[in-house]
Amino acid sequence: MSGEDNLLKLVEAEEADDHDYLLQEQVGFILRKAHQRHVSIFAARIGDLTPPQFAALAKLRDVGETSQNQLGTLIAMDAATVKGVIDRLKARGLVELSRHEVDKRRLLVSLTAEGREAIERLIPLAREITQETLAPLTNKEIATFMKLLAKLA
Amino acid sequence: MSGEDNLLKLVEAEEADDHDYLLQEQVGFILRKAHQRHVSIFAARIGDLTPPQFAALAKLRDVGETSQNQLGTLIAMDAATVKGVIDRLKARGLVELSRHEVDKRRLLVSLTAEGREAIERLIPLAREITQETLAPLTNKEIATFMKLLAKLA
DNA sequence: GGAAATTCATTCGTATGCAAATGATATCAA
DNA sequence: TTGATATCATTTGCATACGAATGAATTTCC
Repeated sequence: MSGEDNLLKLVEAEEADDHDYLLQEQVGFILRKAHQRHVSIFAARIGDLTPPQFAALAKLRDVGETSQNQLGTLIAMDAATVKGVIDRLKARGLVELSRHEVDKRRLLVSLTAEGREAIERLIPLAREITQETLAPLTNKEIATFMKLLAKLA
Repeated sequence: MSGEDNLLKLVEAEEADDHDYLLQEQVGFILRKAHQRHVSIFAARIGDLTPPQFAALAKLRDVGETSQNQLGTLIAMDAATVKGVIDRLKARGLVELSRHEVDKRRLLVSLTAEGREAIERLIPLAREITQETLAPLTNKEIATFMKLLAKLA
């Protein structure tokens, strides 16, 4: 086979590759759609709170009072994003803020009584949201999927 | 077993359940993180285009000229979102818009020469993005994961 | 044919999500 | 101790993402 043949094959192969690129088969595109579906299920069951807002309340319930930044780390939100989420929860009376006595940079966030009531009331709904999101899979598939998804995240 | 025992068990079970709710094990939370990681990988490799913008170009390459709404359906974006994406691609000269001759409601979107060049140039990078996103998994795990993820999306 | 329903696109409002710049405070190190 | 660094929070700017309302054009159906 001549060098020209090799070049030709290489070019053809690359063209075939590019022609084969299908958006709807790419993991990023499907991840985005799966996430969209979950958010939609969440909104249908918990209309008055977004998933990030719920995450903030649920994590505060776990860990108690923390700094805004630390909370952001725990729920995978950068500082700018977590600020907006906490601002809105505060405006609704679900969390309260105070300054750290020693380290005056830190803004401590904690649940109000109303916030605690809300998260306790919502957790059973959140369980149903998880179930509905996973409903297209069998129990065995769920176990496999969660294991692999955790590896990716 | 008495009715009171049943009630007691039920109550205890529910309390245990609520205590057991762990945000970091919920599929929605992990989906969000996996999606974040993918977007981050994408941004590192393709800095001057977002995943939704790339999706619009890639789909236009597949289907040729389409209406803005139809394109939105194909790439899973509602009308309001797709408008913003197309506006920005148009501002950069990657797509061009025209009115449908018969149905004057429709706004036809198509790639410019520059847009076609861009998407052809980026597809190899997109392949690498997919690979890097899936890198934590073995080939066999990838096959399993993609099958299950598709079921969820 | 014409009223009702549908479709396509736009706009507005709200909520993430992140990069980059800034200011205040704390910590580290020479 | 003080100068360099690092951390915490805020702000700005840009880009999805979606519900709801609106207007224009088309289709349906009586």
